[in-house]
Amino acid sequence: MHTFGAAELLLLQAFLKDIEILEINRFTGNYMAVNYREFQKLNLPVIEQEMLAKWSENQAFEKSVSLRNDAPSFVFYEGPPSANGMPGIHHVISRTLKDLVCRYKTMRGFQVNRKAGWDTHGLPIELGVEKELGITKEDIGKKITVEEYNRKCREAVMRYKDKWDDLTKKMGYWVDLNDPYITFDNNYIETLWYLLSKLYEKGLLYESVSIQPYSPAAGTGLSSHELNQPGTYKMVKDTSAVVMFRAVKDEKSAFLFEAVANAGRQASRAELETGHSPLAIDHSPFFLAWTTTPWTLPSNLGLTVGERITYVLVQTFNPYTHLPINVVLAKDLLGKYFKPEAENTGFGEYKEGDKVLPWRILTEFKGAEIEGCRYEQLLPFEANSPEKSGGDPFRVLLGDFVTTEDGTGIVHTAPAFGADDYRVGKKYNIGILTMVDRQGKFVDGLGEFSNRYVKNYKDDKDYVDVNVDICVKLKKENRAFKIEKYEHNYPHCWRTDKPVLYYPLDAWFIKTTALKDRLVALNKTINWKPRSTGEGRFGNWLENMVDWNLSRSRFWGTALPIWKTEDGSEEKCIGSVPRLKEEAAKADKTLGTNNAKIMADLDLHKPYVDDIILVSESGKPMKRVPDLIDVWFDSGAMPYAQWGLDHEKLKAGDPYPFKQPFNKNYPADFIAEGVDQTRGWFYTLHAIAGLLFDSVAYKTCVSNGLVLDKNGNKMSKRLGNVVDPFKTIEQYGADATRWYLITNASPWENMKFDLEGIKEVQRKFFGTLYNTYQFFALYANVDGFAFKEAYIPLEQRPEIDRWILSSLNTLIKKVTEYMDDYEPTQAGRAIEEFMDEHLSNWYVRLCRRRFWKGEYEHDKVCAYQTLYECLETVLKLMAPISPFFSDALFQNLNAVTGRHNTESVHHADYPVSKPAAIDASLEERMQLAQDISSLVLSLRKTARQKVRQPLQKVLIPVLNKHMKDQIELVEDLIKSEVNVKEITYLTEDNGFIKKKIKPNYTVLGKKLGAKMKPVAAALAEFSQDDIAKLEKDGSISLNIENEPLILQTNEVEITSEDIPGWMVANKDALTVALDVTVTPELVSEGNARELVNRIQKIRKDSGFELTDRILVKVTEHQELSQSIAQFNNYICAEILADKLELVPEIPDGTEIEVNDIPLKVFVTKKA
RNA sequence: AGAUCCGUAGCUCAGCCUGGUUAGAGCACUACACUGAUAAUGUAGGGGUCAGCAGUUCAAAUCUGCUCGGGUCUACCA
Repeated sequence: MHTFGAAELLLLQAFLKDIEILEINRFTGNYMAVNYREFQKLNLPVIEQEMLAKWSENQAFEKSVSLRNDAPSFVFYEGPPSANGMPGIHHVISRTLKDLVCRYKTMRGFQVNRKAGWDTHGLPIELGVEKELGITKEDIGKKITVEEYNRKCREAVMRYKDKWDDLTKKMGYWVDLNDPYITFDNNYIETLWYLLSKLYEKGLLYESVSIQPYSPAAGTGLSSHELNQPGTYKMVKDTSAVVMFRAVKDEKSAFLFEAVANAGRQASRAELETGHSPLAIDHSPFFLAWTTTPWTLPSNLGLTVGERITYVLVQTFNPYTHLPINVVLAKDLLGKYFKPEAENTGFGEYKEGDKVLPWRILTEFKGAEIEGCRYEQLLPFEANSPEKSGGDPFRVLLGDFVTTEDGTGIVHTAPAFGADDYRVGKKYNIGILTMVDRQGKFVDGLGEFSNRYVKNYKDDKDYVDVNVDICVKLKKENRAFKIEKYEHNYPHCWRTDKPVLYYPLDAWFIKTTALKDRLVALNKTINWKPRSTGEGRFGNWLENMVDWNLSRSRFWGTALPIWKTEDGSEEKCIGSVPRLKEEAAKADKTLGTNNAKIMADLDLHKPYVDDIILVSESGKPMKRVPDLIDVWFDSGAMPYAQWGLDHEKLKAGDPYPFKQPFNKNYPADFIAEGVDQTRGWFYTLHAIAGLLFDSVAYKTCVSNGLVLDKNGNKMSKRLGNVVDPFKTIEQYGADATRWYLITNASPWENMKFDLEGIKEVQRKFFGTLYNTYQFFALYANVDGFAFKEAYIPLEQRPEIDRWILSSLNTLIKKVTEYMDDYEPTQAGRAIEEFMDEHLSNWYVRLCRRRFWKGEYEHDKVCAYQTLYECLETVLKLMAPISPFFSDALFQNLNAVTGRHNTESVHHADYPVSKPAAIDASLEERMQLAQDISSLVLSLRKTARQKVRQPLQKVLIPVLNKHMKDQIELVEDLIKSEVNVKEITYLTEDNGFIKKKIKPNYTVLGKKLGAKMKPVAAALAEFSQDDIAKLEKDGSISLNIENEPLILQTNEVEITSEDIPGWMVANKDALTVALDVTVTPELVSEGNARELVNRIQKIRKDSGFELTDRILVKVTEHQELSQSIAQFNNYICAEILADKLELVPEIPDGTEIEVNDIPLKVFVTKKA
């Protein structure tokens, strides 16, 4: 079947509409139309379909780039989405933002390359495949080979690519989908390897341990994503223990021992006699620490306290051994262990079996004061001797994670089994002890606990909880203060249902902290929108940066290119495919491996890369470390990897060995994504660029907020409040959707998405634009206006034309500034305001007659040229935000006039504001005219005088000459707009006006300060004479609180308030009074106008053409005959009548009413 | 737990940086008008303890602090 091209369509439409096509546009090669296309009704989706067809036929996007081949480039990076999920409406906002900036910069004369990209690795893809196949991670390598599994992943990755492409197209997002970068591509991965090898060479890539959730039953680490599965956190009852760590006496702890000794000296006789003295048996202070995992106690190496937390040393008894003891804990937590009424009592009487423990505070101090105190190891065995820890353990440390919500305010710290513990332990170098193996049981050399499982991982019926046994031992040894069952929420492995351990696992890190200061400094050069994201969220993140843990134990992702010998003594980091080939061949030669087979059809994924064996310098075989890397490295490396590695440059030692056009495309001028990417893509881009190239990756970063539903809830499938972007665009059009998303709120604010809002935009903005265009097209087609006449200089145009063009140029200036500042919301709102307030509701409304009255001569041409220029300019201004409708109308205009040498508005240059066209004074007086008109209309309303009834005069008090001059210049406009015969100006000297005075607070406030109030009161008392005197002399003297004070005129504001005896209205300093007296003369004229209106209606109802001449007969009526006779010429001119006759009787005329007078009219078209 | 953004009319948002005396606009609602742009437009009306509390100041929606509510991010989640 034949499909029509755009030009053909245009031709066809023209035929259908009986429009003749005359010539071919000398620029575009398209047929030029004689008439502007008129629409039947506004249907944005249909127009968008047409535009899409046209764009694709003319390769409009490609041309928008290639036309700027010699232009400077504006660099944009596309953040890669993952195509394994459906796109949502929130994607539309960030993509609109990206698109409009790129389109804008293109129109501003830059070349903007836009390479699309796909994020293809990562856990969501693995999980999707597992769900689809009904398998779990455990089955990989058993029920399914890694090879098959990864093939499935590769297939699944692009599952919704078609949908994404479709949305991209339909929403009008111009990005190059034909040549995207794909993160699973070998060339892409190779570049990642290169970057990793560079980090390795710089010593910024290292292996260490990290504490991760680990499932001993499944023998695997868990991601926090897995930990966030529903049902993993369960309430369980565990044996918790508050245990006692015995302080060692040294300089730091001396004050504690001293406090105990002091108490001993003051002990009562009873205490001494019962052996309950604080000095009895063991007088050492003990640190109390709480744990819900007693199995971690053999691995304890530190005690962490809060620097600013207040601690107390308390004398009391051990509830199990009943021995007198002295313990340290947080003051806030005393209530958990001691009863208030037992304080300072009963020490002498305490005996075994007493429920209530006597207690007294011996001293009080801050956590900071016990930093560095040493204590004895709680459970010393052969396996956990201090030397084995590799550090200097058993000290009191400071940590900011300590709270006084639970426990004792002193945290038992086992670096192996907690992320916080590990971090603080590392800071103080207390070493690490891992007394539990990967099966979840204690190691050898722990006495009676050796080889016992710390939880029941083997479903042993006879399992005895080792935690309980540890507690029993501690009780016996006077080292337990409180043992109880404690119910808490604890994570479980979602596969085995067994409790998770936090366990130290080997991992590879990027040493981002090494260059933290540089990264912080570079960040300060980035233009963040909004500023707070960069300074606050991102800045803080950089300040508190930790090293980047790259390792992931997964299957589908970028492999870490590091090979190690079995003993770990030698390793190699491979930075390119040629290097890998070289090394692989070497191994084949020396070790007799069969790498060649794998290399022949190389895939840099598992399992293939894992099968490659390399050879070390000393001739030992090396295997790849099994880790994959964090997918965020994939996307953060896109500035380089999107182009790939250039082997020639690499050989030549180029510091940027990437394929062209890398050099022209680094760093980015602009990126934009959701604010959730702050710690994601924004960070990884920044980190890689900073670490490897000492550069920013992007100069401007716009972060957009979330799209919520109309009630402010997050959109989720579960709630069923997800907005389908396809349906939205289909129903309301991409333009209206885009315009709504951009103008409703600043992009970085969360937006409540409401379809009603799109409807409003459609009606209000696009409807007005459409009406204005239709209005223009209607008359321009009648008059044959095609901008053939020379451009009429501004000074030869009427005031109102100069005004709208001045406003237009002011608008261009504003919009350009906003767009340059990445404030599209402000730009869009400014365009809306111009379109509505200025162009449609003032210029067009006031100028309507100019388009349909009179001959085609100077004034009419002025009107056409002016309106045309306004329309054309607005279309260009709005084109980046709503690309379809603007282009459609632009092309319709250009098809007739051929003013632009471009096929599309998107190939045109953005308008440039002409300062010479801007006349601030003119804009000011037109604002006055609008305000005055509005006030008069308001008065008419109150006086019940309709606008068609002419009135005699308006009074306007003028405060100064400037104001009078300004209003006089727009007097005619006001008079015709409000249908009033004359304007009279009242000046101060005719004493007609009542004036009002009030302080100019801004000026006076600074001068007077506290005296403001009495002065304001004094001014309120001013008489008209006082005000007059002040105005005449320029100053006046007051007596305020018995002190003289001189006021200048510039320190007060004087406005006219009232005109006694007149009907007045105010707005700011403007006051207007209306004479509402209706004389017989005025009534007569009003009648004539009313009659015109009725006959116009008849013309319209009869379906006459605009230009048809008519003949009119009207029945005689005594009250009206006078009017009709007097205004006969006027009436005929208005209604295009050749003749208006008064006749006694019309048998079959139309019945009408003119100001309540019934009449019959007979209208016929002149043959 | 920390960080950050937001809270103004029934709804969507201005105003806040740079404090100034009646806190605005659009939508919606009601009434009236206008009508050769008409699925448009004008005028009028009701509608607000500017989230709350405290402080600074002659003066606070605006500056400061705290609290409450909502969102997001981070704690190896893509």
